[in-house]
Amino acid sequence: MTGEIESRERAWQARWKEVGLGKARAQPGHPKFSLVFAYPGTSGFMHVGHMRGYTFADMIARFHRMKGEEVFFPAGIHASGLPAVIFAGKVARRDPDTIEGLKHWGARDEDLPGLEDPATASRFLARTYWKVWERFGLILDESANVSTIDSDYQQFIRWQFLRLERLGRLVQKPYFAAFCPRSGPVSVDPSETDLERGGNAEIVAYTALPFRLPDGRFLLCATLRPETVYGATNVWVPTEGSLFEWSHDGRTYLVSETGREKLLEQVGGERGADVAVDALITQEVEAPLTGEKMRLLKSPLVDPHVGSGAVMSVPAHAPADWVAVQELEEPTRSLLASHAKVLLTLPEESLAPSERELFRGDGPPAAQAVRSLGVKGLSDTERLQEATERVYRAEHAHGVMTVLGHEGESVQRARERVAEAALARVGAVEIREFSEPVVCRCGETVIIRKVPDQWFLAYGNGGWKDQVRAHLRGMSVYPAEYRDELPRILDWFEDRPAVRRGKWLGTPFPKDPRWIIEPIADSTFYPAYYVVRRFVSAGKLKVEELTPEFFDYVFRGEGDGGGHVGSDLLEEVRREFLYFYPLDLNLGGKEHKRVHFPPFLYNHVALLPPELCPRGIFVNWWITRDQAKVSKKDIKGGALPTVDRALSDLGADGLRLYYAIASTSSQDIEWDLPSAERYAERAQEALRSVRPLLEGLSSWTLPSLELSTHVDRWFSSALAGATRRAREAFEENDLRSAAEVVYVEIPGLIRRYRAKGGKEATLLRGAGSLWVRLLSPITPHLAEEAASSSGLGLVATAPFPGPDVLPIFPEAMAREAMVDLLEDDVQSLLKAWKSPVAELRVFVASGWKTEAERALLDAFRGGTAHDLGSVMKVLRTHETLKSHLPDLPAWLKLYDLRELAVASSKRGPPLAPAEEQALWNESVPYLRERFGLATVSVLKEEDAASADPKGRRLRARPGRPALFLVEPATKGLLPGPR
RNA sequence: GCUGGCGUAGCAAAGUUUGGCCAAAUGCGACGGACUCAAGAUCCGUUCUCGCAGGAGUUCCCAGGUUCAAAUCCUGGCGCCAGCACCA
Repeated sequence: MTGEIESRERAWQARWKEVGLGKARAQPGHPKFSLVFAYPGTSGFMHVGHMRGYTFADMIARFHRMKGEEVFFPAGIHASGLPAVIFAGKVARRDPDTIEGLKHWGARDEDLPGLEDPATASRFLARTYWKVWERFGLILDESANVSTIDSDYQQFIRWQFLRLERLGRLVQKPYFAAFCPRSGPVSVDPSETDLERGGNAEIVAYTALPFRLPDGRFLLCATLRPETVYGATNVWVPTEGSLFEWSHDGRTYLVSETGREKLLEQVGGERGADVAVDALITQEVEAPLTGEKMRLLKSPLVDPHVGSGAVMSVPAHAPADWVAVQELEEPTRSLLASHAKVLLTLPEESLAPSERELFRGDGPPAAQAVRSLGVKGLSDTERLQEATERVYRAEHAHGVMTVLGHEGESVQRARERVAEAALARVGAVEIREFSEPVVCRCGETVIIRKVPDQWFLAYGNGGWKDQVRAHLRGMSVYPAEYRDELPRILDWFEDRPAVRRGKWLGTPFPKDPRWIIEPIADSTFYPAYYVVRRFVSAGKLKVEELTPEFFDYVFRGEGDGGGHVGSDLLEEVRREFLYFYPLDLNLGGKEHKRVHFPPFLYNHVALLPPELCPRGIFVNWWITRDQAKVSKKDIKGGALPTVDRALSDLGADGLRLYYAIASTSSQDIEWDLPSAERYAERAQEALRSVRPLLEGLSSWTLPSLELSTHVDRWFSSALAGATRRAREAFEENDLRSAAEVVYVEIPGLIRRYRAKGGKEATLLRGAGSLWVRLLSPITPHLAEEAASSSGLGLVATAPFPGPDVLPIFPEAMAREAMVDLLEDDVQSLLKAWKSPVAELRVFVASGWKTEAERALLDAFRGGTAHDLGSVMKVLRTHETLKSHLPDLPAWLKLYDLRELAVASSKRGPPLAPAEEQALWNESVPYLRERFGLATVSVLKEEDAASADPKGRRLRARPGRPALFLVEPATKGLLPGPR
């Protein structure tokens, strides 16, 4: 069966292509819908996880196409950056998985050497992506297909950056970058593409405080907690070796050798002589800011490779210092311990219970933590580290300073102020350091180097940011969580490096071609370029004609286009751009929330007027496996099925339905083959159910129908309602709700219609006509398949059913709801009733109850009634109810008055008893069938006394009849009317 | 660290913004039944506990609180997950 599905799907894909479904035409005046998905980087082969977002885009595109809009749905390839370089590297070393993948996609042995070239590998991968998209039924505009390493795209990027620079959106300032002394710039990230280890390292900035030696030189102590200088009791120096002179800004400092190298890279300055530690040890130093004198002491605590090679000792707040002091010999130990000065308080109420546990007993915080955790000594590194981290964190989060000059200040604030003061006034310097060792692939230790003239995109610029905020207010962002989050992301969005010097694919920076434009920066404004690319693909525009002047005119309407392109063509390109822009929707995975979408918005608002800026963003979550992100780089031996495998097992439609319905788009789906199979099966069921309904149809226009029976009227109304809800869900890009209506609710309605005896063929054909079109956006192949034997033509181009496709009969809906209610009542009776049932008697409420209920509702609506007493008072005055006064209290007990007070306004008037009786009579066959009852009788309350030995009939309310079940063996009790 | 998300019956997942018709939709699974030579599909029933009259009890991570009324609001706690840090 599966092979058959696959070949049919391919046939329909070919058909769509044949009729040019994807090719968008600019038709000024005609509504259009432009959308893109964040184009993929070329890092490896696609698997079913990636396809979720792409098929969502296609579903949305198909919906809009069926609504009659001109849909522009292009796609491209983001080849920039490192991924293709890495992939080519895998080819070069003949990585088995990579080679297997390549062979699978048709590479031959003789192609492999060529694929060692990143650009070639990237183009190869790009072709596989397009094939996969096609196999999932995406209808893309191929004429806009572009890769970011194509020369025309690079012309576009050059223009974009020149333009941004002229608009003042690029700024130059110093930057600290990871740098391998042998291999050059590297990127520090967990994928460790450049690295041997240390991918999770972050750059932390130490403040190195100068402690003055008697001879005027300074000992540099690097710290992350400069505010604790007020509690320093001594300075630790290495147990052996030397310190080294480093001169900068007129001062001479002593630091470790590696510390000096860092400072030379990051700050500048000059080397000087070296000094043995032993030659210094007898001297006292003067602490910065406080002026306190203190001793130098040797300690194994000092790692010359970290920081500056000396550290200040703050025993009150640093567990390691506290322990180190305890291990000193007397009398130094007691002396220093007694000087350990507590600098801050930790307000009890702000601490978490676990923190309160940590800080108890006597002594300064560090001593408390050391005791609580049972730190044995300096060699007990594990516990010591935990103590350090927890003290550090608690004090940072909750600490309030008590030191003179900083009283009442938060530790966070004090830290900033002290650091600033130290840098400005006493010659402190900043040292940047990785939080863990970072080692390059080449084996060299990666360092941090200052880049003095790095180019940034000035995303932190307040004015630019405000422009983005202002535009964002008018945009549609899905899901709502992201809409709310985006402004907060903008709050902290900062300037972003725009170029880099490294070995990766991308466009040279036009201001200085030694730099290559950073991959995220070259993928922000690209949806605009798709329009131009169509002309390049068609051979109408040449690469060299794509000058800055040309783009200025096409995108911004500025200047005359530079004269290289004929004015007719120039105008045509401009017209197409103005037709297809603004972009209506940009779709991307959740990983783009903070990386791609904000720059995408920034660059648009910088380059285009507001009316041409994007209108929508859609974020989708992932297909995951074992709670780990599954992405191209993670795929290892069948973590997820390959695309081919999944397609042949489930079919494209099966997968598409699974993507849409298994979870909301804003939630990850953990890949689960059995449930994917079930949805695939459900898709096939839909095909089997809808196909017979379409026989003989040759037009999408529904015939006008004479619907006289309730069941027909109800079915018509219910279908119309479902259609409306499906359409609204698609409108809101709520694919899961749409899928639920289309694949669960509608087949349920059809089944129920038949169970109720519905058989109006024209109406059923109408249902089929609606349903097959509703099926098309999510499962397009099977929709075509279903319609193929009718005379309807392609479903993909059929009009999407509007809100008024079928007549709605409110009273039929209301009646159906009443029957539902009765059905529920009967069911709950039968549930509690264990013996066999011969007959169900339905007692319709007397006419006076109808009157009474009307009066009751009026009273509540009018506010004259609110409790039992007032209700009685009101009802007593009614002429018609006079004769039933004694019955009123029992009747009122049937109602929940409190609820009526809330809901009275929503309730319609009750049905007249005769009408109600007719309705129940009509439902008799259904109820008999439904509950397997031999007899169902409908009786009026007032003349059923003899048929109601237990007095159940008194429970009857308008619209809610009383019920009585009769046992078969009950003899003598049945002199009833029937 | 910064920024988000999540915790609902066997599983998945609505409901939470706007408290009440919520024992809590829907789907799946499971069990029982009808149909069938049989399977699938379909249909019916059950799926927190109790109940031979339409009901009662105990539930929506935990503990408090607000309220006539809490899955929903507030406070605190526990647990899980994700994104980001020049990575596309």
